[in-house]
Amino acid sequence: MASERTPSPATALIAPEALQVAVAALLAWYDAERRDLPWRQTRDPYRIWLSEVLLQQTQVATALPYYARLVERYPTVEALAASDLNELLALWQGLGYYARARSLRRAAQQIVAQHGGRLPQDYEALLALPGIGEYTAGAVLSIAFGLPTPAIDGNVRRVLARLFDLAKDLRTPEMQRWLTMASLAMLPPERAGDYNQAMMELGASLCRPRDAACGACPLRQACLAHDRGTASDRPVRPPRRQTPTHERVAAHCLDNDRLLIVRRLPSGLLGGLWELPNFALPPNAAPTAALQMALAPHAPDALPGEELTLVRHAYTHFSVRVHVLACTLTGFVPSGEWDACHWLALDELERYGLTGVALKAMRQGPWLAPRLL
DNA sequence: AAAGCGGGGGC
DNA sequence: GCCCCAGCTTT
Repeated sequence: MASERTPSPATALIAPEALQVAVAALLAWYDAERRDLPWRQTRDPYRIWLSEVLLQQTQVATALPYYARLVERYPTVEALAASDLNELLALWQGLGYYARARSLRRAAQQIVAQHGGRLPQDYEALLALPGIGEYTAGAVLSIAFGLPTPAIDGNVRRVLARLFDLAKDLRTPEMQRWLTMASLAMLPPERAGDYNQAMMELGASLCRPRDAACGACPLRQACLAHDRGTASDRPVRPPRRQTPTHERVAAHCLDNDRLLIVRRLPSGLLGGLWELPNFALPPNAAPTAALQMALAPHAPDALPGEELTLVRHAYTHFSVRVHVLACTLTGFVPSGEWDACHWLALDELERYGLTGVALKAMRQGPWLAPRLL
């Protein structure tokens, strides 16, 4: 039975026998070269799930320290389900895509409530959980449970685009289905988890976006792009737009060595994270006047002073330049894009998840900068 | 089907 | 500066 393969458009491009030989070479390569990663030293589906969420849009080296801290603090699904969101966001600080943390926590709560604290061993049930899409469901099922389910991430898309010399935009649903069919045709049922991880590891180490190391690739003999010399043109990318830069102004308010921070609404950009009160700076407006006017609804007595520092920060689709002004005020009423405020003491710093801009403003400003030396 | 969502790292 | 990364959700 293992020799039977699901009929696939992929086998029209590469013969099934050649594909099987290539997969065998891939697995042999993986057995010899696989990295020793912490989530490869466990069979705990919870930890494998946690690692997969951390690795969404995140490189392995970046995820490693976060994985260690999260496993330490939340060793079980139950512990994560009972976690405090502010504390979780603080542990997540700097990783980005903070909706992952909120979804992870909600999913843990659903797993406790609906699945007895165990991850469901079922594709549809996994997909129904917050933060789990096709990739993560396939990764958990194959790696943790050994089920023959594809797991197609950016690495796998690139490897397949080259192996089959695909010239179309892979992000369309049509091509996503094509890649799923191709993966099913290649996937060895007895080593599903290893196959998926091998494809990802190949994309991360040899079949890189640039400078692919085709000479060492276990798939070289079957690879159509290598044969045709098109590997560096695969996968094709749609053109990108240029990103705008926004000017903003922020209030650096101290009271008895405590710094005023405000919390963003729970959803949307940087949801649930803490930051300095900050506002758009209209073109040609004076930062001092603009800040005082914008602060008025929250703090009528606010009095902005000198500019302490300028923070530059780049997001994916835009950049900001934030003028950070010293400011005095007696109180702050959160509303609009904020739902809470707090006077932060130095020894509380690690308990609050802060935005990258807030962190830079603190490090560059007079409150924190002198104590970092 | 397309857009929103972060920050780090390589070059 | 641009590109990419073990993607998911919302509209």
